[in-house]
Amino acid sequence: MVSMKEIARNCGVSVATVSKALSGKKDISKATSDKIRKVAEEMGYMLNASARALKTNRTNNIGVLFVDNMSVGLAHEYFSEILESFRWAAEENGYDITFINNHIGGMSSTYLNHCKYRNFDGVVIISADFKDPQILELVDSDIPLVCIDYNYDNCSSVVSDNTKGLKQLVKYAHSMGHEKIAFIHGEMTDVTKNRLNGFFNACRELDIKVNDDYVIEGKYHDIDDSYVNARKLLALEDKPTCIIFPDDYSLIGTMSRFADEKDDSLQNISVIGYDGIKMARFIGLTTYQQDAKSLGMLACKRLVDAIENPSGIYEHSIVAGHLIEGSSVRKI
Amino acid sequence: MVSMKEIARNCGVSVATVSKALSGKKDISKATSDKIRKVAEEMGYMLNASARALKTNRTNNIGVLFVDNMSVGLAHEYFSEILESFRWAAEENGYDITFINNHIGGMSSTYLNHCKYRNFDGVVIISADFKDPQILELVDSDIPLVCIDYNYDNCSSVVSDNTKGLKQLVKYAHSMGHEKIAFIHGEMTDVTKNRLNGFFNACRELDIKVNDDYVIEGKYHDIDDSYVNARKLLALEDKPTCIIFPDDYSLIGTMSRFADEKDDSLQNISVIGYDGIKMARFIGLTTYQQDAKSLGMLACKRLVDAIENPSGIYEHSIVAGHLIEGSSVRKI
DNA sequence: TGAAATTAAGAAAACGATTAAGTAAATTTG
DNA sequence: CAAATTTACTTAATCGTTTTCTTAATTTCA
Repeated sequence: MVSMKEIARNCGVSVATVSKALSGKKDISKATSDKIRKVAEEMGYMLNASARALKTNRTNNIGVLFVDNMSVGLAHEYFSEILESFRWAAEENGYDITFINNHIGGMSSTYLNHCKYRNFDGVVIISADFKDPQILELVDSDIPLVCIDYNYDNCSSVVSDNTKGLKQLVKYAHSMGHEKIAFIHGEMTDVTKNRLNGFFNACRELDIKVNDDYVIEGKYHDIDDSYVNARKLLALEDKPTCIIFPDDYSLIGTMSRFADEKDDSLQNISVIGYDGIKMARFIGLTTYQQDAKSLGMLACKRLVDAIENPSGIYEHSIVAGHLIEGSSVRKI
Repeated sequence: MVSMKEIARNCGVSVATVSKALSGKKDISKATSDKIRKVAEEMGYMLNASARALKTNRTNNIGVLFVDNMSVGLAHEYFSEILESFRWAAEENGYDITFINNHIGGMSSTYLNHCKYRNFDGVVIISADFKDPQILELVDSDIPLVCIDYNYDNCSSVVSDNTKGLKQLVKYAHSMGHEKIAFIHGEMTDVTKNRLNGFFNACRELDIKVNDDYVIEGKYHDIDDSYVNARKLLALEDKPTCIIFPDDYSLIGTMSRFADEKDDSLQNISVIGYDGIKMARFIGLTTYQQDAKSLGMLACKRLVDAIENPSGIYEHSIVAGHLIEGSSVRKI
């Protein structure tokens, strides 16, 4: 690899001069600078990130903690869209992104150690188990950090407006004449709590009395689970006329399972998903589309800000989505 | 950040001794080594990757070039699954992965320069435009490299068995009584050429005479395009009885478009997808599932091998998938 | 017992960059 | 025209490791 030393030799100047010329410092004459740049180009020179990082203590690298509790990983449309837009924004801002894991050199370690090892300028946490002690340790460290869809007190966060989402869905269902609205919600996370808030708020506002049996704790992105819960709801004496599922994926999976069984009982009532994945549009599902793109971009903005202008101020941003009206909710 | 220097001071030994102790060299007494490890642990010490990389010229970091011509990026199920399994395998082998782009510090650059800058130990190319000059430049460099779904002479590759895929699909359609089989294939890439080979081979073997109008060049992952081409086929005087689409995604999109138009002409013939995405299973599509997981893992294996035991030998591996029999092909 | 071999540690250079401080020459200023 | 300032460099230290040589102490064995 050609280094500044060789360029310096080649140009008859010192390494310091080369460094300054290439990084555009002003105390170098135009002529020398041009010469150095030309020679560097000719020799195929490229800055060495490790050396620079060692000296400046800045890596221009952001660590991405992307853990999938449901082992779907990048195949999860919502999260992969967030990641994609984050990656794009990071690139624009001059940062690369590297996945964080808890292995170092093939040996088991911790997320925090991995971050120290790579010396990330900042970290973004997407789709993780926010109760994981290793994650708490990371959040408690002094690395600039942004969380997506989870609020901690000591870092910025960007979350999707789940309260509004459920509120709008319930209001929409109500506008279509539904009063018996069931909600299969996911595991009791922050996200879920907000959705429940939205659900109950909307019901209160609309004077819908909520049947206890209609609110069931299920799981996100788990077809088996959603299927079982849908069955439970359909077995009730006083069946709901509309069911809100944890997400589009589990809803579509459940629908297909019913179809396999040639059972049209689910088809005969109204269903609503969540996320707004592409397939939901294809099959005309009514759902709430989260603005994954904005979430990723805003998260990056916050993180870069925290890195470059540390202020100790944490911002918690809420990003609204929008309802997609399909044909899965009928007028009654 | 606590460094070896501080540990050395704390233990009353030299930095060299600390380095040797922590990296498990044998010329350190058990007692000293234990002491050093204990103190390092207590002080929250973690190795600095940049410093080590600078000295050893190894980063334990793999660059991933993941470009999406169709701007779906990580949301493309097939590629994101490959990436996910690659990432997992890399982690197991002690490598991190960082996305390659052609920006450095926010300024436009080239893929190769980015790799030099980050000094990746190796590079994997997934889902890229393999004719892109910047990619050719990268492939021609002396960085250990593996390509997925594309063969170059000067690097190893791991490709999905597209020939077999199409062969099996045609044979299956034939076994269901179809003779008029159309094939909307994607852009003329290596992948497509292999699929065409498989298609024509199977037709020859089965004595199916291929109607020229039945083989149409379309685009991957492009619903508009597939829709238009499906329309073309259905408008033929001598319509095909079965259409093989470029991929599941574009097929499902096309189906939904027909459904929107309340047009059942596509439903009345047989259709086949490609990829084996989850949604295809849900809706009972007949398709060919590529073994994305194996592709990713094998690619990682090849790359790690090329990095750690450079032999100058390039391997081209072909990974078979399997047919998923849904209900979208009828017996006639 | 004493020379050779082994063990355990340290000293120092190096990797490739950045940057504060210094210096000599050129230029400006009053 | 001498003093002050500016320009254009260079020197040298440093970031945190790794690694090659040394050296001193200890062990081995003839």
